[in-house]
Order: sequence, then structure tokens, then C-alpha cells
Amino acid sequence: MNNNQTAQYDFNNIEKKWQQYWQQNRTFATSDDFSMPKYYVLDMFPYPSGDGLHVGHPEGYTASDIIARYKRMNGFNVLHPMGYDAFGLPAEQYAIKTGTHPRDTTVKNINRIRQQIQSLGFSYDWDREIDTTDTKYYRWTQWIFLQLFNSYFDTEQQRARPISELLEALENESLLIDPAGQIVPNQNKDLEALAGLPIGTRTWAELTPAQRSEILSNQRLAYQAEVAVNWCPELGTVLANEEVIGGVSERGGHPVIRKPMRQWMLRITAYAERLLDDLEGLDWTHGIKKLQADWIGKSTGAEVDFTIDEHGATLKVFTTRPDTLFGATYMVMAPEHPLVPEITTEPQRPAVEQYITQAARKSDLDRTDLAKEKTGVFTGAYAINPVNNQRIPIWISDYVLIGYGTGAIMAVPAHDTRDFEFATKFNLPIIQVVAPTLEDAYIINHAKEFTTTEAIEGDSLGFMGFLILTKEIHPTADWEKVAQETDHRKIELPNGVVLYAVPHEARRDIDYSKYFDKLPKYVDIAHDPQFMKDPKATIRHPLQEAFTGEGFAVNSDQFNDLDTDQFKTKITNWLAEQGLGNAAINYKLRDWLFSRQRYWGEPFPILHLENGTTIAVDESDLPVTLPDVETYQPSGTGESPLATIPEWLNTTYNGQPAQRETNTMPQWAGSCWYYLRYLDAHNELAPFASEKEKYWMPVDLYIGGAEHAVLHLLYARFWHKVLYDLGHVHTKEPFTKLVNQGMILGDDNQKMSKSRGNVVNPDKVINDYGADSMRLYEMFMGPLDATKPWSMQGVEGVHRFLQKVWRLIIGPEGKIHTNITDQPNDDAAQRTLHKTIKKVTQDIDAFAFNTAISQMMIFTNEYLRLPHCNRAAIESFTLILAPFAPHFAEEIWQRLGHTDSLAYQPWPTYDESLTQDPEIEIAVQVLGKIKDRITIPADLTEDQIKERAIASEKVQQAIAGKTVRKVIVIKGRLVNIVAN
RNA sequence: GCCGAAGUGGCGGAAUUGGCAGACGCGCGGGAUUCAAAAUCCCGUUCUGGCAACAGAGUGAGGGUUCGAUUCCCUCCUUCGGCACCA
Repeated sequence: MNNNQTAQYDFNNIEKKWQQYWQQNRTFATSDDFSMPKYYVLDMFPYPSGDGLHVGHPEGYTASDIIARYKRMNGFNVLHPMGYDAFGLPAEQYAIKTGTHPRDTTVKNINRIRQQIQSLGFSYDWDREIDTTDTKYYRWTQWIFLQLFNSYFDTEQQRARPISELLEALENESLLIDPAGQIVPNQNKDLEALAGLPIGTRTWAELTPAQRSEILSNQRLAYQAEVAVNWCPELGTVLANEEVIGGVSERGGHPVIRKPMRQWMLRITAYAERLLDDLEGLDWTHGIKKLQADWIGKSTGAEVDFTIDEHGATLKVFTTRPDTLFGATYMVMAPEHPLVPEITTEPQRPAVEQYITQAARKSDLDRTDLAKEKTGVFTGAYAINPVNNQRIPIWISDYVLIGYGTGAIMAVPAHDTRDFEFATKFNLPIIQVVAPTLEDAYIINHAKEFTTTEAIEGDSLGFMGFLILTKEIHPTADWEKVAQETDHRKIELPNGVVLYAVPHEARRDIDYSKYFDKLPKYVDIAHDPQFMKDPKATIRHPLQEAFTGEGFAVNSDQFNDLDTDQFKTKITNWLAEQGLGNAAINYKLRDWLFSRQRYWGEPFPILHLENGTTIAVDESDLPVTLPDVETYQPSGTGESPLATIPEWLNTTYNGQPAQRETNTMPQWAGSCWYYLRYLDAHNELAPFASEKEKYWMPVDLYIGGAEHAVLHLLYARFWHKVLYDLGHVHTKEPFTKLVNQGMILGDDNQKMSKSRGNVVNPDKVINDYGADSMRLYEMFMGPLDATKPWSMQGVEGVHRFLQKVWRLIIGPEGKIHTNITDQPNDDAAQRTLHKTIKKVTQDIDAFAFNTAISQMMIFTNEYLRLPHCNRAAIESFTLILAPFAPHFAEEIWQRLGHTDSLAYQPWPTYDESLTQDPEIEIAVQVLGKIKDRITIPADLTEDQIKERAIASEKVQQAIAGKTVRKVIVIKGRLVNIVAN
């Protein structure tokens, strides 16, 4: 290697030199040595945008690189790959504008971003680099799509199974098709067909090919359906809900309208329960898990059937509060509900039709804007409330969403805020059926008059108050004991709530903390004798607003006085007995809208035959590649530019004419499984070899931005579970541990943006200070997951630190400093070394890189003061610095006389006994105030420490004339003397 | 509106099974070195009062528990992030 050793820290040459060395020696190429312990550390791969890398990217990449290098030095076989999520709108928008093929733009951008990533010295295995737009990659994305297309979800077994198994059951007639088109078991199968099949039930053989195709489609995990989608005229494509932010497209900010269209969907809802359940075992932050759980949005309740009066049809609703059925005074259907035209009466029809048209034309943005004021129209129809046979009107309103539950609700205005608003506006009756518990009632009535602490300590006016006891708040409180010992009077109220009352004067002397870890609410009610006399009467006041809490039932016939939970159970059972309803679970999560009408995405490996059936392209015919097109402009009719190329569009299948599916997949597709392709990036026979998957999976550490908290991670988990069910992967979850790096703000504490002019260009930072300084600074800024502002002066600070280390180790001739010898360190220097190894090791394990760096700074500052330092200590220090500043460390390591890279050197170990100081300084407090600091041998006993502390002159002054009541000794920390 | 995270010097931040608040870095002030500058080194740097020794206050605000609270509990305020008519 080169001999032109310089005396200066010449980061430019050093970094180039080592990047070349790593590349030429394939230092970080990962072997599939299954005998070694493995560690898979994954970064969220970037979209190769024309702007190149942002300073936010290297933050996560540096953190993962530190871990990767650290794990290697700890003997792990580390998989640390990188690639590009390269399909996507920007390249395509650019193509529309300029006519440049998105592939050209993409290749150019990838080259740029690769160069940027490499200039930071990350230890990726570049042999495994992937690009989602590469046909060799998306061939397997299409293959996975076919897995979805060729599978159905067995609800009984709660897992995906090949659709061929379903087909077989249909063909052998153990399954039949009922009149509604549902697949049902054949009850008569083993009875030699004694009786005929139920009326309208058909066998598979009786169906036409198109009907069969339709039936199977209704089961497939990937299916087509007519759905109300977000159509963005400007982009000429539909967008998923999550790509629409506040009524405009996430990309470009164009308006979006609702429109029914036939689209490809993925049945992610089938996995809702498992996606929710399996969150539990993941080592992800609580916050991210909660975001996912909320997105899935499970709610438990009941489905109830309401009969439509003089019509006979059933209107099914979902409710989480079946206990409020007696308060249902009207119903509301979504305007898009299919039953609306059917039940609308003639006089109401014009108004209803007008409302439906209006609602459909409204963009999501308009809907949001108008959300303040409820709108709606009466259909003229009435439903019968099954619990009390009341005739209640049916309205339509866009505050009821077609996509959630059944698209219709029972409205309980007394206990639902939205229903309350609607009922108030349209003068519909409001009947209270839930009375708040006494505690809630009192708080509702007197919310502004007291707080917990005031109620206990404050000077309220009256002489009588009460403590509120509920099982929820004080499950373990021994109230009998309280009553006995504190002279409280026990008062039992009809609804089971127990109060303990005490005279005002007496309660001041009671130490409630003796009885409860959580203080009871203490309410002074002397000014409200009515409340004591008949609490129920007090709380049954006309509602000023909806009461959405729980309590006990009123106005509910035989269910009166039941508490909310009991009521729910009872009424649900009752409904089931009467055949009027059943317990039910609903999820906010919707099926995933998977098609886009764009050019730059994976084509669907699907053919449409003339007989109306839809079939999969044979696996052996994959990939279905993108053709070249004249123009990238979407057709605007809801079809992609692919539809305009007849020679691509028209093909044959077994000699029959067939048309290719012209939609393409959304950008999420490629990123849903890329972590699997890295395992075996060049496999031409399969997406990955099974034995490699068994060795490397799951991903041990996944680092990326929190913006992917829900979608990417949920979609990837979904695909992974499907692959798991079909036996392609062996773990239920792909990512064991997830860490989110925080956002980096500009130096003005604002989000970085071109318009603010506060964007920091990583290339410039690397050019001015070097990649090692850049890496070090990004880690030194603060905790990895925090949002923090950039500071160029901070970069200079860590750069100065590297300069110092350089001066510590490298002498004026560019050789090792003459101060560094084999002479042993003195004890203090040796302790500093061991403390440093310990802290850096523990901090890396805890992702506390900022404090690891500050400890290395302390080491450097101390060692610079030494007359000489021990060579082995310097070598150890170089090794622990290596994950943070790898080029720098390699250069030092080489100058220390080593010929190999330090990348696989064993991580230095520390001796716990050498991290302990023989003498320590402790604080001496009197009554919690520090009076003195004394230096004592570390191994003193408590009594000895006590003695020394009291002997202190300053302490003597402070306790003069007082009696020492107690002396608290915290070993190694402080002594606190209580004296008065 | 709901959910989540967080509020500590001039700035980024450190310290929590409750035990010396402000590590480390930046900035700033003073000094050394230099013809001068850069670089480097040394000293100081939470605030208030004081020449100083020292005293008092102090981790968003208020209250509580404790010998002792940045850390635990209650109430409130602010900032950031996410979701948003989900019955």
C-alpha cells in the first residue's frame, strides 16, 4: 500500500485510500458460513432521487454501520446490504416532462447515490446490491404477486392456503356455492345425496367459466373489485388512502376526488388480527406499535339487524355500544350504500338523489372542510328498532362512511357526539339511556370546581365531603379499615357506588397515603345537598352534550341499572337468541388498493381472456417486462400508458387471444420483500434459497425513518406472513428490532427545505471535513431517535476531536509518536482506558452513540496530558473508535504497524476491577443541602463513611446546636445527615 | 378534537431501580505562543448578590410523596410528530 505517509490528518486521501482498499479486498463481502453466529442489520433503502442523499440518510446508515462493524469485531457473520427503491413517481413525472426514459433517470440517480453512499465508508456488501426496477428483481416481485393471486385465506385456520386446494374442494363438491355466491360446505356430501341440494345452491360444475373466475376472485388474496377510489386527475392515477394527505395527493399536492373504479386489491384485512397480535413480540418502540395498532383499528361490538318498515329488507349496522340500543332514535346510511335507492320513497327521491350526486362530487378535501357542519337527507323510509319496536327514520349523510362497518349506523344522539350534532341540527329526538356513574356525574356537574389535591388539602367551604371509591381506581383499597380508623361514615348508593363521608374538620388530619398508593377523590358536597339526597335524580338532567362515557342503564326497560359492560354482554346474547344480531369485530384497516395507472412500476403478471376470465401468467414466463412507450403521459381515462401499446397489450394464452393487465404495482411492492432478496441477490431460480433464508432471517436490526412507521412496515409484515403461510419463509415476523432515527432540522431549527435555503449538502460536509467527521458528528448530535438541528460548528468540533487523536498518536514525521511505547501506563491512565472500553461497549449496545463519543473525547483529553502512553492502550482505543471513524482508524492501525484491515480484529475487552477508582469524592448533605465534599477510599464501610462525613468541619458548623436524627449513606454517592 | 414524544445554561445535549444537575461538544471571555494570523495550549463560563470567601435560587408552571425529586404522583402550559366524522 502507499508509503506517502504524511504528518497531517489528510482526511481526503485517507478516506479515498481505505474506500479503495475495502472495495479491492472485498473486505465486507459476506459469506454464507452457516456455522457462524449471524447478525442481519438492515437499512431502509433509499429512493434514488435526483437531489441525491440528504443529511438525514447518513444518520441511520451511520448508526447501522457502527452496529455492523461492532458485531463483526465481536465475531458475528454480519449481513449489511444496500439497494434502491427505484420505482416511483418523480422519475416518471420527469419522463412526462422531458421524454427521458425513467430507466435513464433512474440509472443516473442510482449511480450518483451509490457514489455518495460509498463516500461515507459504510461497510455494505456491495455484491448484494439490488434495484427494484431491475427485471431480475421485479421478476420475483411478480412471482410474489402470483403467490398472493393463487392463495386464499382460510378463515377457520386463519392462514393463507393455495387456491388450488379450494378449487379441488369445489370440484369434488365438498364445497358448494350458495345463492348469494358464498362458498358453503356441502352438508349432504356423505349422505349419498338423499335429499337434493338447498334451493339455489349450485355445484362448481354448473358454473360458467366467468362465474367460476368471479367466485375464485372473491377468495384470492389479490383480487379485482369495483371500489370507490381516490382518483387524482392531475397525476392520472388512483392513489391509496395513505397517499392522500388532507384531500390532496402526497406527491405534488394535487386534488383528489372519489370515484368508483375497478382496481386490484390485496386482502390485507384477512390478516388484521394476526398483524395486531404479533406486534406484541416485537422489539419496536411502544409508539410505533401503537401507531400500527391504531391503524389496524380493532373494535369489538355487535352487528344488529334493523328491519325496514313496509319494505322487509334488513339494514345491518355495527356498533361498539349495543347497550345504547334503546337510545337509537334514527338511522343513517352512507350515501353510497346500495340499499339507498331501493328504500327511498318517491317524495324524497329528488332530494336524496341530489345529495348523493353532491357527496360523490366532493373531494376528500371538501369533505374535511365541511366536517364542521353535518349534512344529510331523510330517505322517507323507517326502520324498526328491534329492542323496542319503535319506528325510527332512516337518513343518509356523508358522516357515515361506506367503507367502515356495514356503511350504516344506528344513531344514538344522547351518547355519540356526531349523532348528537346531527340530531340537534335536524331536530331528531334524543333519549338518554346511559347515566354516568356517580363519580363521573359529579365531575361532569362540577368539573371546574375542584381538583383532586384541592379537594383534599384545600379550604373548601362546607363541612361535609366524601371520598369516591370505585373498583377501577382503588382495586385493592381496604376501605373498611379506612372507615374504622378515620371515622368516615359509609354511605351506599343504589347503583352500588360506595361513599365514605367525613366531617370537614376531621379530614385535614388524615393521612390518606397510609391507605392508598393513589389518592382518592375527595369531594366537598355541602353546597349540593340535592346530590346526596338522590344522586340519580341529579345526574338525569337533560344532556347539554353527548355523554360518551360508561355508566349504568336508564330508559332501557328490563336492562335498567345494568352497568355498561354487563349490559353489552346481556344484550348481545339476547340479540343472538332472537336472531337479530351477533357479536362482531371491525377493523379500520381496509384492503390494500394495489394498482396504479402509471408506466413506471411493476406490470401485473396477469392476462385477461375473451371469456371474461382472469388468469395468471405462468411462473416460467416471468418477468413480464415493461415495454418502451412513445409517451409516458397517463391516458387520463383511468388506463395506464401501457394500454396504448397494442403489440404489448395483445398476446395469446394457449393459442387463445389474451390481453395483458395494463395496471402497474404501487411503489410499495418492491420494498415489501427486498430484505429477503439480499439473502441471495443473484439467484435466478428462486427469489432466495431456502437454506439462506433459514440462516439469515429474521432481520436482527432494522433502522430507518419514522415516516414508514405504518405503511411500509405493515405491508412488508403482511407479505411476510403470506410467504410464511405458504412455507417460503420460516419466521412469522421479518424485523425483530426496529429503531427509528430522528429528523435532522436545519440550523434554524426548521425542517430542511429548498425554499427555506437551510438544506445541508452531505457532499460538501464530506469535502470540507471528511466522511469520518460527518459520521461522528451525526452520531454526536444527540440521541439517535431525537429530532435535532444541524450545526456546522458542531461538525468542526468533532473534526477537532479527530485532529487531537491524530496528534496523540502520530508524530511530526507521520510515524507513530515517540511518546507511545511499550512501557506500562500508570494506574490512572489504565483506568481511563478500561472505563472507556466499558462505556463505549455498553453505549453501542444501547444505541447511545453520542455518549460513547464523549467518553472517547475524555480519553483523548486525558491521554494528551500523559508524558507517555502505552502502545497496547492506544491500539485498543483505535479499535473502539473504528466503527465510528473507520477510515481514520484503519490509517492509524496501519501506521501502528499492522498490515491487515482492523475490520475483523476482536473487540477490546475491559477488566471491571480496573474501571474502579481507589478513591472517590462524595457529597455530604445536611437536610438535603450539600455542605461539603470529601474524598475517601472507595472501600470504606458505611459506618466509616458516616464517621468521616460527620467529622467534616463544614458539617459540624451546619449541625451545630442540632440533634442528628438519622444519617443516610449511599455508597459511592453521598451522605445525608438529618438533624434538627 | 384524539393519540404519541418531548420541555434542563447563550446553543446541541449529559445525568433517572429517586442520591453531587449541567459530563462531552459548540459559543463566549481572559491568557500563552506568534512579527502577525491560522492552528494549538492553559484558565474561566447556570443565574442573582458580593472584590472575595461565600450566600441564595435553579431542570416548562403549580402542587404532592420523600431524609433527598430533572427522575415518582396529580393538575396545567408549551413545542414537535402522527391521525382525523372509523359508529
